[in-house]
Amino acid sequence: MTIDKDVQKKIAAHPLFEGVARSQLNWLLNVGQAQSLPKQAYLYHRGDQSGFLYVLLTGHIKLSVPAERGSEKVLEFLGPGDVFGESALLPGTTLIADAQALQTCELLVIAAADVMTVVTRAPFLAQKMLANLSKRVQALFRDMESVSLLSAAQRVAEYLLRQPREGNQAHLPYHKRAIASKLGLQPETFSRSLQQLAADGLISVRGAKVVIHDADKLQAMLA
Amino acid sequence: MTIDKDVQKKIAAHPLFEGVARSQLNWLLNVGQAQSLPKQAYLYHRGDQSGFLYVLLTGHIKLSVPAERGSEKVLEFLGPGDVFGESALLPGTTLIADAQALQTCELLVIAAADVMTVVTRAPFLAQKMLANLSKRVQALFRDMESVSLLSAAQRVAEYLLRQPREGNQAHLPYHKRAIASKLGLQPETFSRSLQQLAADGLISVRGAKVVIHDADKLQAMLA
DNA sequence: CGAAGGCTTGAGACCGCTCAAGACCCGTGG
DNA sequence: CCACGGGTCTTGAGCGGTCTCAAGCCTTCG
Repeated sequence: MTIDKDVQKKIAAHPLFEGVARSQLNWLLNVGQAQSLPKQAYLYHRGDQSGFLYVLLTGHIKLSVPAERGSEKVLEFLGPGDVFGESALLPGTTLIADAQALQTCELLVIAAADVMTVVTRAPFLAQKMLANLSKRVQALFRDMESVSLLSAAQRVAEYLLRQPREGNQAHLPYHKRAIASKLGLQPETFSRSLQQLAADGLISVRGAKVVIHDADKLQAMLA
Repeated sequence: MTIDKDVQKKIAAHPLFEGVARSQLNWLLNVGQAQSLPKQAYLYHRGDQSGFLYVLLTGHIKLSVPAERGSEKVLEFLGPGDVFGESALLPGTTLIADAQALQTCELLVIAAADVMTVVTRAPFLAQKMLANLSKRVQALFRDMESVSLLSAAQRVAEYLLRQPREGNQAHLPYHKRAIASKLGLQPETFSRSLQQLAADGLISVRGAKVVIHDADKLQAMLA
């Protein structure tokens, strides 16, 4: 199994592999496979046995678990550079979540059996993986903390403050329903919290555009 | 900085390093340091800059964040073999939780600057670290799922089913207050949930001893 | 025996959830 | 260009599970 020439180039040019020796990179391209995933498609489902470790090169992916009545709980949004499918590293376990592409995605796929080899032959990638998994643990810690300690409005405020802003305007990157779920809220509660913050003069909402009028007060809400 | 002879032996004999070549092990013992942590002591605090990665050899550690009124939110209980202090791998970040020893603990300490070297020289450990971090991500996923989707009694039932049993008796390994916090509950609610399960005839509680009368019905509660 | 800490029990309040309906947004096709 | 339709989001009303506050109990340890 080899990878298309142009896809190889795309991978080699990827920021994730900046400063990596060409020899290591070439070797990695032989071991790994590239995979493209169209918008809305599922990469895997909860309960599958994967056997593969994934590195997300482009696009965004949503990890979630099904809940009652066709609903779902969003566990994590993944972006470029994130490493996932970690069950592959744990013998005897199955995947714990669904992985769905939010946009068209490019992935690097590594067979579980090759992971040990990758660690020895491409330690740079091993270290990136360690750093990335650490980042994810930290993010999950933050989430647990928010869900347990903050009110609905506080969680929304915290989320808004974490979004990238152009000027004082932020853009909600996913459906409100999905963001609400990630924050551990019902869509109705998320909506009401946004209205609340708007009524207090801290923000203005129009669709997915949110204008942050007073970031300091938003921040102060979290105390 | 070297390590006591007997501590070296203890580390070498540790299950975590089973099947590791003596040369790698010796090298590791030069890079890493052993640290002992008495019961109740804090290894670090939220906000500290650590610069160290820790491998827990013996004992249990509690990761938590302070909450209002001298209370705290327990994020994770760690046991032997767990790797933590992961902020060390992420430049520019500080530790996100407090780490407190629940019993006397033995740790292997690795300076962040040496991690890359460890990955190249002791890939076995790098792989264990990857696997362990993956396990932690999975555990956090499960926790998020429970907190978001399950009622208080369901969370307690799930927790009880996960505890090791001798016969049909389980033992709550930490203070009920701490377990409650880990489950995202107030101590009062945890207590009431246990009473509820007892009233339904599924368990009996006496102090930290819990007898599971009907594991199947407990399991069925989670649907 | 007394004190301290952890746990339990009770009563009441509140936040977020549920259910239901209506409004908005946007792509599609006439 | 406009009307339509599906999906998404908002708004309203009422309910209920969990939290809060407060007191009492039990165990442990000095």
